[in-house]
Amino acid sequence: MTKQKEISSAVIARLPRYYRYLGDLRDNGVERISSLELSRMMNVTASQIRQDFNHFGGFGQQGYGYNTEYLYAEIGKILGLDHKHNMILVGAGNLGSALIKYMNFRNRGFYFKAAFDINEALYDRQIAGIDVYPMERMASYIRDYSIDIAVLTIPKAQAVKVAEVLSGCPIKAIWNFAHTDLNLPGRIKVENVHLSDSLMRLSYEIHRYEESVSEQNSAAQAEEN
Amino acid sequence: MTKQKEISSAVIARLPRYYRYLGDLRDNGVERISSLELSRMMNVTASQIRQDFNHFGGFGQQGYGYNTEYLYAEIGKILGLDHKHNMILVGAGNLGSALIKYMNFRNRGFYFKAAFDINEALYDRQIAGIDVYPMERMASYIRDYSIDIAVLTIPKAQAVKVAEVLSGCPIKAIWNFAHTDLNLPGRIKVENVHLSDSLMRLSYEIHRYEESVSEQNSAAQAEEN
DNA sequence: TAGATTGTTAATCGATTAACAATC
DNA sequence: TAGATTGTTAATCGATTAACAATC
Repeated sequence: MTKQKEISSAVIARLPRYYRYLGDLRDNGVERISSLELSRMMNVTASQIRQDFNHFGGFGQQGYGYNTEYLYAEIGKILGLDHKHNMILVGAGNLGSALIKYMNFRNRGFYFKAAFDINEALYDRQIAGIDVYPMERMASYIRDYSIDIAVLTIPKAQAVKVAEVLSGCPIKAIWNFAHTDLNLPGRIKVENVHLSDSLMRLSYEIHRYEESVSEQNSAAQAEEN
Repeated sequence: MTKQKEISSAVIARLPRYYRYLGDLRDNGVERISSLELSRMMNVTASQIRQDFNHFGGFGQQGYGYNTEYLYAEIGKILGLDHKHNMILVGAGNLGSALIKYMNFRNRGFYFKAAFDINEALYDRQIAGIDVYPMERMASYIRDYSIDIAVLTIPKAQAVKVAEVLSGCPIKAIWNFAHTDLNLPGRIKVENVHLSDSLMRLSYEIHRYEESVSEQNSAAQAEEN
């Protein structure tokens, strides 16, 4: 009974960043790296790095450190990057089109196979070689072409309806750019990219900073009196 | 000495979601809401909701709950949404253009004032009414038009150089879509949107799920023998 | 007043950091 | 072997949840 010991999402969230740094190191011909060196580069503790990696079984060697190439490959496997993924775009607007044209996903094995939209004007066009079909064909397309991931770049009103259709499809995950929460059966994983939430967090930081500055100023002023 | 008691980023990260739910409630004419009702809608604990709000001083009333309109406005203020923000786009490619065309930011008071790119072909065009200028003009533009936020949608190689230029500009924050970490003086806040990191996390979830399913299957098979 | 629900303190849980024995 | 650095356990820190007195 190899009960999966449920790795915390905080750990998973850090993996892509490790992967990026290790890829860069490898590209620069660095063969080995210690948790201490990596910790300095990444601005985290060496302890955290070792703890994180040990969730998946040790990848290092005492007295040596980690082999860059090997560790890079292993983290890639943990992230499922040794598999190819078929994706569809749902909503062929500006953001969706930009995602299709962004070739870095393809380089990592994530392939857009088709796009779907309610706008008829798009059906005779292609986006970077990808055909655009009517929404009605989505469900059957998913079945016929074994699609893993649906990328939702549609307004929130439509997103809820589309999510309902997708609940009944043999899809594995939804990458959700619509500004709403989707509720789907547990077998369908959802990752949200809420751009306006991100912008609001930045806005908070801007004003929090200003507050602390003006506080310092008034404190300094009080000092003077 | 009103020492700012440094609110944890976990709390801040949740604020935009509260804001969204409260906006929806308000739009639906709901006047009041209790932490318990809201907790059920949002799938979090009522305790967390009350703790979160109390970091900023209580917004509710015993025996009544929270006034939807008021709480919505207060969270907006905490997030700095009562201020207007001037933004520039750095990198007028597909993703950048899509962001300019996405009008929801404007509705929240975030205005794109100009775009900058190294591609000369873009200088005589506009993107949704926004002019595109040569990169060299960026620094002076920031000064002249009191820009708050630079939105970076450029390849990682360029991003590091641009970040260096921006370190010397009176900018308050960077919204970074480039797939690299930027290091900047503390006065400039950075919020990263690493799309490929997000996609990798989704990929992890897909395969983690499949593993646990195949484990169940082999467990069931073992049972049969 | 009685009922409801907050604001807040205390208890629990989980994640991060520190420390060090194991071992290459 | 001696030195380095991991893997891992224990200590600390912080965040979440539970509980309940305050109060509308």
